[in-house]
Amino acid sequence: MANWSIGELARKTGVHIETIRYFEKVGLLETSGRTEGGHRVFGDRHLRSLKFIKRARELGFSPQEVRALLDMGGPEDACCDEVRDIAVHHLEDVRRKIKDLKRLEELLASTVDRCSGSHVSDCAVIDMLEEPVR
Amino acid sequence: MANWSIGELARKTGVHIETIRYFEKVGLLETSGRTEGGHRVFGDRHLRSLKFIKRARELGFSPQEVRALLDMGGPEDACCDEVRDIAVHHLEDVRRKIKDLKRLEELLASTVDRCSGSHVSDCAVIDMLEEPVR
DNA sequence: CCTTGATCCTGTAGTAGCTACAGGTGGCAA
DNA sequence: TTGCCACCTGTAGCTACTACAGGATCAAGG
Repeated sequence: MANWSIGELARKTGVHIETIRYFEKVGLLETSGRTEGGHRVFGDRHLRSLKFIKRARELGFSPQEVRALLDMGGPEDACCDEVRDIAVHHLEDVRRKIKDLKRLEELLASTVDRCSGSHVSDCAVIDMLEEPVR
Repeated sequence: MANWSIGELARKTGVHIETIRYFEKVGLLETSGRTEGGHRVFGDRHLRSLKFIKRARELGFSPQEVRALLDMGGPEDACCDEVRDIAVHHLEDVRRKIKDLKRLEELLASTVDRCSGSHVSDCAVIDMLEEPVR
């Protein structure tokens, strides 16, 4: 009935206990209730938020972006322009990274192709690394 | 005539002074000579190594990979299978990253498309973030 | 009721890969 | 020789966690 210890929450979400406490400390996860003895007690809200945070982090949203998403209501609230903006911004970021990595892939692939792999005095890989940037 | 202070080396390579000292400390860059007063004096080898390290890091080689490349002779020595192996491994890594990012790009792009950007009760972006992972 | 062992608590320190100080010297030109 | 910049070491900061140490709490079995 939605009354979990930190360990149970960790098992449910796959997020380390220490990380849950960390999220709480830095304000990503709202503070939980406590037992008489001081143990944390979590409910549905926390489970939902934590899953949300985890998923967003896995999808590459930065902690700042996650915080922004949560601050504007998180999974509890309706969609708004800002949510979309963050996603769009993140998408642009992802596309930039893909572009960079593709350039790098080409460079690496062609270099490796040119490299014989034997002990010769000029090595394509080393050459590539010695070239000035761009 | 190849006798540079740390500041000159920093300007030549675009690597921060602190970072040069850090590279030296962790063994990426070999230790330099010193003046009477204890100031570092760098030569051509250092300049070359440092440029190599910088370039390799920019191309996404991990510090461990850079160290391995340097350990097997760095820019001074001939090419060998191991150099190629490291490059190939790195290439595979880059390709994996590209693949992951492309999947993410699709997900984000289609989600953003479906998101109206207005205050409605179900938001595609939020929905995406609430979905269980795979 | 009491013990036992798993779980939890706080606080601190560690991780990578740097970056940024603080407080103190060296180098060099006027 | 004075002035000032560059340099030195050592330590602390950064992000986003992770991992302890030393102690308290919880729940189940006897």
